[in-house]
Amino acid sequence: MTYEDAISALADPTRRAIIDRLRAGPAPVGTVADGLPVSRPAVSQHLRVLSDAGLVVMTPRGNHRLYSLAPTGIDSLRHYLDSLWDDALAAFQREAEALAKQKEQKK
Amino acid sequence: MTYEDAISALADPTRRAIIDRLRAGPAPVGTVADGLPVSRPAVSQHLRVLSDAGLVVMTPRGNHRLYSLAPTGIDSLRHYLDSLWDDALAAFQREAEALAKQKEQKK
DNA sequence: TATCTATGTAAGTCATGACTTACGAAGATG
DNA sequence: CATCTTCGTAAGTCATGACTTACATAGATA
Repeated sequence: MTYEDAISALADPTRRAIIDRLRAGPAPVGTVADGLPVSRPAVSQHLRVLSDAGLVVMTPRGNHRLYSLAPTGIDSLRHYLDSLWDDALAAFQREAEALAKQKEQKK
Repeated sequence: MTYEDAISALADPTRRAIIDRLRAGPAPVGTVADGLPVSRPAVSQHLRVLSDAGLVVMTPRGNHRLYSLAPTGIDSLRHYLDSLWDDALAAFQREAEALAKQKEQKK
């Protein structure tokens, strides 16, 4: 359930396709698999990974199981990226200033 | 240079370690490799991937090459996650409302 | 120019993980 | 109770990619 789990979970294209399907709303495994070029067990395994990463939650509905997006895992990733973003921006600004000072000296 | 490139680039632990090193400031390949348990060519290859993903930029400095964080690739990932976050939150709220209505009927 | 430093690339090895089919379990339905 | 639906898990296959060593190149330096 760390942000690292979320990243490696989202790194797979098939899993991103599953996430995309769930953006429209909750769906059972079979329905998700119907819209994808992989087998149903494959989707099942992917949903397991997504669930472990906190990106998806499952709620039993009688015979089947509804999967829906979960904010938790996504949030941890957002925090990591925001922090990284700050540092990258700072590095970029420092470099820009250094470049400006370099030009200044050439005057 | 898409957000998908950025995700799969950040999915690797070694590459995240390289990124972490660069958060402290720009560094040449050798310096980065010294702080890691992998060989210098491995770091070189990773930096190539990070560069292709727009997460890192290289600036030649005489004999060596300085690598530093780049905001571009990070930003694309942030946009994707923000959008995903919105949908996840909406799904979560719908589910909460449905649950509340369910409880209401049980009264 | 000869050499040392700093780096990228080539080629090959090996582990991880994404996929398949086969099977078993749990709830709905006749 | 028997069967159908919906799903998860086990076992095995195969491709991707992370790593290594060996080699080639470009700039600094004596």
